Parts: sequence; structure tokens; C-alpha cells
Amino acid sequence: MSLSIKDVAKLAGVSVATVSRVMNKKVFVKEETTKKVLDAIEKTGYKPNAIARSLKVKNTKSIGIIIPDISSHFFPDVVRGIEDIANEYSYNIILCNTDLNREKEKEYFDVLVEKQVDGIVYMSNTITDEIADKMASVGIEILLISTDYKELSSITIDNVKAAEDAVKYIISKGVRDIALIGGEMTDPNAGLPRFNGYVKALSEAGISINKDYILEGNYKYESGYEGAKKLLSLKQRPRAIFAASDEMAIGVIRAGLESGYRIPDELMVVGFDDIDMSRMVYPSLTTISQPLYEMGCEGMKLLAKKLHGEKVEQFKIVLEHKLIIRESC
Amino acid sequence: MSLSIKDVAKLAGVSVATVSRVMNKKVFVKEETTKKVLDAIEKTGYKPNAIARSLKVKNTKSIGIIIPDISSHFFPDVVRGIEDIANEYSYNIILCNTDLNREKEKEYFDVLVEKQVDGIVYMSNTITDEIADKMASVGIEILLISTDYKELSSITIDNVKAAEDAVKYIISKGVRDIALIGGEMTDPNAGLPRFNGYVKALSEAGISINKDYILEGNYKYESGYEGAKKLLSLKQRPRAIFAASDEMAIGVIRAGLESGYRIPDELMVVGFDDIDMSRMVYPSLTTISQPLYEMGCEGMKLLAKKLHGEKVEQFKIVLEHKLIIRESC
DNA sequence: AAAGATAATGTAAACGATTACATGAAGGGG
DNA sequence: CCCCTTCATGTAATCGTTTACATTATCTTT
Repeated sequence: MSLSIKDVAKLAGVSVATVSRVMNKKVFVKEETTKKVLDAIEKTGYKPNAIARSLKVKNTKSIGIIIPDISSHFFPDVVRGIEDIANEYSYNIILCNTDLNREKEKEYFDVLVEKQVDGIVYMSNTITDEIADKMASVGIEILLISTDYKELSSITIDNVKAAEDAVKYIISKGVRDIALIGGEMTDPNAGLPRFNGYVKALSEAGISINKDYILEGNYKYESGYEGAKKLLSLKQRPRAIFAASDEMAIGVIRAGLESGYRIPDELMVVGFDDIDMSRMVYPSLTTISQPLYEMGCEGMKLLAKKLHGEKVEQFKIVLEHKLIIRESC
Repeated sequence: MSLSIKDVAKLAGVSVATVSRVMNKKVFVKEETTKKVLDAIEKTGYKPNAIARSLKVKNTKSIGIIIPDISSHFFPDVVRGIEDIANEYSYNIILCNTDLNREKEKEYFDVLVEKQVDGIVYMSNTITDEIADKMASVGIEILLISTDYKELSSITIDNVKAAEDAVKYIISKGVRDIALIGGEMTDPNAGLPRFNGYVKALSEAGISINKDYILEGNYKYESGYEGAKKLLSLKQRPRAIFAASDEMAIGVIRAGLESGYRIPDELMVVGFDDIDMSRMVYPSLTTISQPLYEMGCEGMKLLAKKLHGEKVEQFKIVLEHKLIIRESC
């Protein structure tokens, strides 16, 4: 049904090789012949079959993206960054949601291998040796975003420093009773380093750590809300809460407001991520901005370069975070 | 470098046809032979080349998704729904962001054709005859979400009714000075029908339309904020504002709060979409919920059925919206 | 004008699977 | 015990490109 290069060749009165050559313009074809071929392509509306091409040239111009869940804040922006750059380099992206399920993740890696993607952007769990080795053995380049592993390329921010900056800013406001609603301590990508940053800032300011002020959340709104309720009911309540995600921070704001505290006068809150919601809430949220879109862009640039065989000087890139001062602190 | 079916065949001491047969299990292969083949596959870690397979069987188990921008609220949830069902049916999704740019859109359609996707989920502009015809001619099934066109399959909600429900609810609260911050009137998918629903509700309640109360926004936060500022500075200010998107509604809330109005006592606001932010803001937002995830699921189910040649009874599905009553009204 | 160099195009073998058809082995009926 | 099915597997064509190599046309040079 669909036309092939043969149909075009016949109509143009040339061989298939010639048609292929005018399309790929790597070999010179006489002006006149070129015109005949182009006319035939135009007339038939012929579109080359990329699958056949891929089989021969051994690349697909497709890259896989493995993330936990596109509907969590955080991912859409970085995916958009990836896609924009991918598009510039003529790659398409295959999106895979794992829900952090190792089994699902393994299945996706398998189909991406079978579909012969040229590369994979991974931002899910921490990666395993098994997977890294397998991908290396089939020649699929891996790029990590917001996670890191051995000699693999990665794009990250300095989470320790970022959390430290946030907490130091609070301290600079003259507050010392600062609580943390952190991420999971088992999460080495964000939970742990942000906790460390919090501790570091307090220590350096000579403030002793109060166990009651440290809670573990799951980055979701509800856990921020619940956490704040708990913290605010302490007999010695904190005057500021640093949450390891904006969603949690927004939960904190709500809990604070509900309890009748004026923000920031009576309760300061600082978040992490700078999701777009954070500028919209009232009071708007002081937070740490991760350059999400840029992380996607830089990651995809790096990946594209490696795929094109360019030698890359820096294959572990740490992007700058930024403290965004708004109304909540 | 990577192994092919030949290597497996050699190792197992059988022909490539036999290997193919045990993998596809459409033809019976003796238990004993099967075992030899399976062992060889296991031993070599062989993964079939889906590209080669696609070339022969003429399907790719890939579907394209064309959207304006994955980083706008609205899309991540529906994309997630699509992906979940796609995954069940063993499809992968190729994500394409058009920014509503016709040129980019055309390019994406072209590469999706070249990459031989089995189907396309489209939720961008309104589709054109030219595109619909071209896709039909190359045999690519199209499914529309939240837009509609001629005989194409589609998943939508009843926007007129939804807006009407929202406004009627406001009226039921005893308020009659109701303003609208709508979408673009040139947007036939959402802007126009929601405007119509607003007008319908007012008319049926015998409330005359006040031109000053009708503003056009672009669904973004800022346009809601600006719009509300304008409305609230009217000498005869509205007592309620219906915004055609939650982002705009959140802008309205902020503008209202800044101007010192108590919400909902002095100013009611109702949004549209039920993005997850809407339950987090304070006061939380009364809004119309579109079943985004479900729209993705139902859409992909419909598409998968058509691709499997099942006769589908209903190819235009209108899903139920729901009024979510929260604090803002 | 012939010979050699070069330019333009054609021919056919890949790429790695699937599958129609061919073949050989095993089983069953008379 | 032979012939005919039926079952299991093998052989080779095919999908639509790209590209190494072969061939022919064109251009220099003397």
C-alpha cells in the first residue's frame, strides 16, 4: 500500500541507489537527475521508511527516557528540556514510567534494547551494576539526571549545598528553631544529601540538632501537611520549617495557615524545587530552584555529543541551584 | 557486536526459523528443541531486534503522542493514562511537543509516519483535513483527546455543560454578579464552549449578561491574576469569578486575597480542570474535574482496539466531568 | 582521436527478523 | 510392509533501505 523507494525510482527512471543518494545527499548526483527524483518524490508523496533505514544503518534516532512518573512535578520540565534538544539533533523520545518498580524498569530496559534506541536518559532509582553492564554490552549510552553512578555521565545539582543554602538563609533571618521535613533517608539522590545540608547549616551556626524537629516525608503534599501539624503541636514549636520539596512546603503553608499562624511573621517556610506552583500560592513560596528544563537540555546535549562520537571533556555536570526568595521567608 | 537470531540458531543447533518459532510460539515446536533454543537464548542473553521484526511484520508497537507542551498542567496526567494502557497492550509512546506550532506539528507527523508508528494520539490544535487524509492514506490510526473532528475517534468532555454546571452552582449560592475569565474565543475545544456554558447558565437563571464581566485569558496564572485585578477594580465589582482554568483561578484567588477580600465570603472563585494544585492552595479551589488520567486510558484503549481490528461500537466518547466543591465557593 | 582519469549511475548484497513452501521423519490403516 | 497423513523442522524469499563494487558516460590530455 505505502510506496517504497522502488516506486519512486521507477517513476523517476533511475535506480533505487540514486534515489537513496539524492535523499541522503552524501554523494553527488547530477542536478538534472536530482530534479527528476525530487519531482517523483513530490508527486508520489513518498516518505522513506525509517525502520528499514535503521536496520541497515544501525541507529534509530530514538532515545528512551526512564522516569518514575510523568505526572509528578519535576519530570515534565526536564522531559521537555530533553525533548527540545533531542528534536534539534533529530532524535525522538520514548517515554517510560516505572513508578520506581524494579520489575517494570527491567522490562522497559529490555524493550528499549530490543527497539534499538541509541541512548537512554535515566532518572529513576539508583542504577545497578547489572543494568549498567548490560547497556554497555549492547552499546547503548546511558545518561543519568539527578542521580549519579560510577563512571556514567550525569547531570545533578549539589543537594547538600542547596539545602545548606536554604537553611542558612533562614538562620540569617534570625531564626534558630528550624525544623526539617525531609525526603526518605533511603533516597541517596535527594533525601540524604538534603538532610546532610540541613545538619551542616545548623552545625556551622552552632545550633544543636533537635531530634523532634526532624521528620521524614515522601515529597508529597500530604506528608508536608501532616508533618507540619505534628511540628506545630510540639510544646516548643519551630519558627521555621524547611521542606525537601515544594509540594510538602505547600502542605506546610496550609497547615500553618489553618492553625492561624501568619506566614512568614510567625512561621517561615522554605521549599525545594521551585515548581511553578510555588510562585502562585499565597503567600508565595521561598524555595531552592533546580534548573529542571536546563537539566534536561544539558543532559540531552551531553548524550547527543557522546552519540556523535564527540569527545566530551566533562561527563559529570553539576548545575547551579538558586535560592528564590519570595514571601514565605 | 550484538547477537542475532543466527548466533542463537547455531548455538542451539537448529535453523533460524525454529528459533523464531519458539520465540513467537504461534507454531508448535518439540519440547526438546524448545529447551535447546531457550537455553541458547538464556546463555547468550540474546534479545530480538525489534526493528528487523517491524520491517517484516509491518507494525512497530509504537504510538506517537502529539501535545502542545508536556510541562503544561493537564497533559502529564493524560499522557500517564495513555502510557499505562499502551504498556498493557505492549505499545511504547513517542512524545512530541508542538507548542501549537503548525510547522513543528507537521514535522512531527512526518517523522511519525517515517518511523511507522501504528497510531497517533493527538491533542494539539484542531486537526486539519490535510493531515487527517494523509494519515488515513498511510494507514495510521488517529485518536483525538479533548478535541474532535469529523469521523475521527475522540475522547472529550462536555465543556458547555461543565461550564454551565460551574456557573449554576455559583448561582445556587445566591450570587448573581458572576464574571468570567475565559479561554481564547478562537479555541473551539475549550474557550468557546466554556463561554457558551457560562452564558447559558446565566440566561437560564434570567441574569443579564454584563459585557464588563467577560474577559479573555490564556489559561495561564498571570492572565487570571491580571483579569481579576481588572474585575475587582470595577465600580460594581463581581461577587464571584469563574475562570476557565485552575491556573487562572489560582491567579484570581491571589488577586482577591491581595486586595483584602475574604474568599469565599466576599469573593467566590471557581476554576476548571482540577489540577492537583487546586486542592493544595489555601483556600482550596472549587473546580470542575476533568478525568484526565481516565481520558488517557480510555483513549488508548479505544486506539488499541481499533489497531487490533476489533469493531468498536462507540468511537466518540464523552466522559463525565464532575464539580469538585472545596473552599473557594 | 585515443587513452586514461574521473564522474555519475546501476547492480546486488547486506541488515535481522518472519513465514510460505519444501523436506524428512514418524505414525496409522489396510 | 507400503503408502499416505501429519508433524517437526529446514530453506530461502522477503520487508525497504544503504552502500561497496561494477559499469558506463564524460572529460582531459596529448
